[in-house]
Amino acid sequence: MSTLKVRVDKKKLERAAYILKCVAHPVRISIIDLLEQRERLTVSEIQQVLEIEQSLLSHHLTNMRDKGIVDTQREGKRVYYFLTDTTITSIISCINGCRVF
Amino acid sequence: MSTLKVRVDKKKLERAAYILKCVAHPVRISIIDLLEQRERLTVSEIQQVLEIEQSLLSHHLTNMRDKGIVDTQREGKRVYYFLTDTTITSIISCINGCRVF
DNA sequence: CAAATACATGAATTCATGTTCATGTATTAC
DNA sequence: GTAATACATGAACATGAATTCATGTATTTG
Repeated sequence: MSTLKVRVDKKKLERAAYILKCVAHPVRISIIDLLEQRERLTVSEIQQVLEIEQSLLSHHLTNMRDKGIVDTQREGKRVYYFLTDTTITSIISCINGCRVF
Repeated sequence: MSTLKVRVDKKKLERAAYILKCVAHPVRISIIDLLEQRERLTVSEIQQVLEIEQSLLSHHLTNMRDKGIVDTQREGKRVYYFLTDTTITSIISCINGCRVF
């Protein structure tokens, strides 16, 4: 019987949980899905698709930005959001692939 | 400009968020990782590896079971836990693959 | 410079989650 | 049957997350 142990180190586990917790919300999953389709989007563009309050959306985006999932670039009065690492969209494949979801 | 919309339906989004929220915890990610290595494990076996309180572990396991991530089979006084859908381990690949994590 | 547009922030509220501790139940061993 | 082992449960507490509302800031436009 070979020894059993967690193969992900503690720091990475905590980071992973931290990021996953952020992803684990319908609005934020939707944002990731939209940014997979469009490269970058303004707050208003996302708002039009999701049909939620501007302030609520802003909170969600700030949240994702704080965690490094998205980043921003301002252009005039608009702020564009984009995925910092597009491989995070593999989570959506995961969701579409696993029966449990 | 083609129309932009969320490609995951609302029900699935909510289900996905619900499951991800459960996965998004260091202890529970660890449990998934262990069950990827071993097929099935008793509570005590998991407890020895994770070094957390029996009761806390039991709460986490019950949580995961309620969400359909794991299931159990009793054998005498031991209860074996196993993954209901091993493809959920692809989330761990995801974690190991994405820079953001 | 005043108004409008686009977005951010912060406080307040509500609700959900994580953890501990004490106790309960099932099964086996003596 | 009593004790020990293996696990579950529930209440209590602490913490954190989601949402709303009111207000603030940056940029452009007239």
